[in-house]
Amino acid sequence: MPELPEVETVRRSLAPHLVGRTIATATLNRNDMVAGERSPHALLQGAKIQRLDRRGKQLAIIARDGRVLIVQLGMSGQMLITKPLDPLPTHTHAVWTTGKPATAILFRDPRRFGGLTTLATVDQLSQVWATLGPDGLNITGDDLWKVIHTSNRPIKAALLDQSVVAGVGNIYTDESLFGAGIHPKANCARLSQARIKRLARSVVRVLTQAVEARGSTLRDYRDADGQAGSYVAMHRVYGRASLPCTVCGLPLSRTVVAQRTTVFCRRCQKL
DNA sequence: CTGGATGCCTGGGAGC
DNA sequence: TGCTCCCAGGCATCCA
Repeated sequence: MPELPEVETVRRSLAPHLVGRTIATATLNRNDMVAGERSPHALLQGAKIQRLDRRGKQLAIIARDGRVLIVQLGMSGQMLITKPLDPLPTHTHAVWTTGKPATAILFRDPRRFGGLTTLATVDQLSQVWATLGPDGLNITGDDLWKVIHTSNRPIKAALLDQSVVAGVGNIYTDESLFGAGIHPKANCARLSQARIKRLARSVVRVLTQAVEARGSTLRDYRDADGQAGSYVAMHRVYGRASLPCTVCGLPLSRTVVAQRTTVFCRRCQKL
């Protein structure tokens, strides 16, 4: 579900409900959704929230005293604002409440590919995020070239690797490669530095526009206020197999790269 | 070390 | 209506 634009939209929609507020209660319905300490305290009970940060697809809720909760939405995860007495939707794994105005924040994730990680210090967050590549909104051609120009993987596999670029998933990989005119199976090491620079610019452009559109809602994705994103209407390849290419009119091709469904234009994205 | 394949989960849609 | 099969936005882990 959520790639960088969706997680950024969740961050922005969640922040007004949390920043500056104190968590009154933190309750966990499933232990196996949490890595690290699982006490209410570790889950931010009693904490005053200072800010919400994001790196790639990871969202961090950071308390004044340094406690951190990392939220990963996986494929079907949601952070939802409700009222404390509203019935809980199915697959709600954790609930936080704040007072004035009384608010409940839910973490639900039907497929359970997502999860929460508790950390005691912001320093630990830096260590976790040091394993990720540069955030997709800031990736530069030099960054990208440095880490992939010796790799023998198909370029799509490299873009999906969170240690190369943080935040790009299956939708935005295909959209970025189309924007740069690069075939998803192109071998990294055979791409010129100029084409890799062009690809980095395409990644930034696609992600920026998708954030402006509040992300792509294929089916489940909603921001914290339950609002859908509208970027699907701007997809040029993802979900458009066999429909005409928006540039040349040729029916778009479907293939599999890195075990993921891949859509591209075989005329605009030559090997 | 690298890169490829597998498995974890639920739910929706297609086809019969 | 109901069954089976296939597919889905991610990622850790295992293997060659």
